[in-house]
Amino acid sequence: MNVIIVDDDQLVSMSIKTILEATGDITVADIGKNGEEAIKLYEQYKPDILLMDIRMEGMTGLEAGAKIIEKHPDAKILFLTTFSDDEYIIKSIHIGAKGYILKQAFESIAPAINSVYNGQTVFGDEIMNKIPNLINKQPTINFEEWNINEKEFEIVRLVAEGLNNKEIAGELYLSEGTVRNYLSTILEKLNLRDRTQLACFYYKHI
Amino acid sequence: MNVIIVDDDQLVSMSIKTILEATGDITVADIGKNGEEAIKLYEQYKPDILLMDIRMEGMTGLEAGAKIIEKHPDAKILFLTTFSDDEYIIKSIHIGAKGYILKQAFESIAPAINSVYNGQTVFGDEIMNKIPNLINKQPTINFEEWNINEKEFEIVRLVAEGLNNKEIAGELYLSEGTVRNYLSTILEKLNLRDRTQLACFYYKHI
DNA sequence: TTATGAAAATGACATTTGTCATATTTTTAA
DNA sequence: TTAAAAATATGACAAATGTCATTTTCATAA
Repeated sequence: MNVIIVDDDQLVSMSIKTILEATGDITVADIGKNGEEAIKLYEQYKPDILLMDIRMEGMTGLEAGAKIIEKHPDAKILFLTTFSDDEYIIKSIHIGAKGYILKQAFESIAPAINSVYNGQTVFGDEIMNKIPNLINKQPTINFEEWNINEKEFEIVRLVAEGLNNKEIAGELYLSEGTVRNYLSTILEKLNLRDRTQLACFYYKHI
Repeated sequence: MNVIIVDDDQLVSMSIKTILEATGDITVADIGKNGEEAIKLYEQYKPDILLMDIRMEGMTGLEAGAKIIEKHPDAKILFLTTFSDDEYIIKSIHIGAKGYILKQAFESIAPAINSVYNGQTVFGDEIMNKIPNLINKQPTINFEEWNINEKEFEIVRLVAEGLNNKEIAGELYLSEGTVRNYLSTILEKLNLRDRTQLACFYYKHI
């Protein structure tokens, strides 16, 4: 399997090259040190995988990656970086990179390359831990976990939509007083003080 | 490396077992065929990796996975499934699974296991292509966009933490009345009715 | 049928909330 | 320094909220 490494720190590229070639089935075809070179080398070698740093002088890895994938939609680009910035993560997913792992995780680079080579996408754990926050949460939640029943949960949902008691009552064909009682019970169960805390709780736990 | 396979189709489990053991460095400690067994076998063997189907009779893989991870937060669970439903993907990410790949991708199972073993998280390409749609817009909070200033935003933030006016006042060294006035202005500016709607707005727009 | 319990409602009450008009204080500019 | 502005505060008020004790309603198991 042919790999190109692009990193503006020569030392890093060389270390990785050594690690990869020690595995036996990975060949490092060449090494680049910025985005422009990444594009040039990709065209030249058409490597199985392009291993690239995100932050580099001149053209960044993200920009170069976007250009390469635009021209070669099946290019397999694996970002190797020091930082786990939300923004980078999202962008790399968007341009269609095959992974995003931290340089610190030395031993996991070779396995990651293998996975990518086999059609998988790979993320380091530190990266993965951030993804839930970036995801649009579905209204398929486990209200049983909170020891509240379905009806109560329905009220929680409406509170988290910003409805007041009267509106909730209208929505659920209950009296306003009943809604208040329900809410009182819910707050008690979840150990919260008021509907605002309930809304916050909802969005934090969904 | 020890692996447990759980799938309600014996044929699938056996095929996978064969594939994995052919690699030489993976041992399949045991095989289960539903969620309950997954839990039992995990307790019994504490495998390096648990490879499990999502859809199964009785307890689903997701439920079992959630239970296992709850008890053993560092459990490495890799879901192996036939379907790439958005809901499954999101849930599996949420419960902290280490991956989600399609059964069809036979050859990539072993590399995926290796990646997971090395601390990575792995997703099949079909899965990955869906993720951009699930991601929220900006992770950057732009309060200028809402025409509120920094101080006002600070109050919004505290409301969204569930503090009441008195607490916010204490936090910002203001009088309670002042906080109320600020809040009144904020609600006016954002065209909202009350603090609960403000909290909802916050979480929806962050 | 009755009785039993859950679901829904009521009324009373203290607090909190949001609004507004109007001070007071502090900062800034001239 | 003074004048204008902003930031902060006050007090009053109506509405909404949360709590609680007590009913009323209603389905259904016995």
